[in-house]
Amino acid sequence: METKRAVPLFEALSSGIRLDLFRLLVKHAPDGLVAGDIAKLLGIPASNLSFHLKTILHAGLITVDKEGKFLRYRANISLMIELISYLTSECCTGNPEQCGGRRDGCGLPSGISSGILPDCT
Amino acid sequence: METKRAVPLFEALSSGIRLDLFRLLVKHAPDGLVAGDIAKLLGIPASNLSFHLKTILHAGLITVDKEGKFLRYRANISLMIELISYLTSECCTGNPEQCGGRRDGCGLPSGISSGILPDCT
DNA sequence: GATTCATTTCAAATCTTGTTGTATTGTCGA
DNA sequence: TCGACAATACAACAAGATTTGAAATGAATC
Repeated sequence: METKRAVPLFEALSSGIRLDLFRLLVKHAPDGLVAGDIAKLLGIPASNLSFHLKTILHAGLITVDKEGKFLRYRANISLMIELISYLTSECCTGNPEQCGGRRDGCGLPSGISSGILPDCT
Repeated sequence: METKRAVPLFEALSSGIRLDLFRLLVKHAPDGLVAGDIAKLLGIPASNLSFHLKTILHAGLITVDKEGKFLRYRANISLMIELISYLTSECCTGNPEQCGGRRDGCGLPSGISSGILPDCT
């Protein structure tokens, strides 16, 4: 992933409401949730939710499918995994010895065995 | 890591300049860089850099040390690793089967062997 | 086709962020 | 102490984000 691509993802996650929203959709994967249910669960007005849904959707972190008069939203977990990979490589590339002094894959997460990241072994 | 703690980190990373800044400091770990050098490398005015340094410093993603009349900044790699762990667990907790259909640690990153995440094996 | 319901769109108000130039603070060397 | 330099602080402005309620859109039910 390119840095230019990562910035809008961080923007999308840089609001408490949107982070809760994404986590909620991860929790409800793979079925997802319709907008009305999300609004109820987050306790915010529908129009405000719509604003945040549009923001995070535009970033690509969620997907939407029409179901009659409902709109069903789902977390784009693959993209999140790409983002995590980006962060991981940006943390270690060129500086394996600086990965927290760990030799077990930048210590990410605990229990990771050696050989996880090419630059970190 | 708590969600409340993660939000300011995403805020800190949600600007192209600050993401470049953090990556620059990772690249120059563990020596870090002084403010003037960062400003030159990023090609932005000192006062603007100071604004972004304050933002990302307040989030905790970098540290600062006084060296005479210089201020030396370093990336807080441990915190980044915590953030990555948070993202990883938030992506998978309770829904191992949704981790991109992978059984090799949410496919993060390529080469990860099984047993990485408790919820993903 | 009229009504109901889910959702978005819109406009307005407010708040926050980002940028720039200038001024200030603090440190070093002569 | 003085001048030069590193860096931040401040003020002002521009630009963008967030929130809300009301109105509009579109689909299901009767």
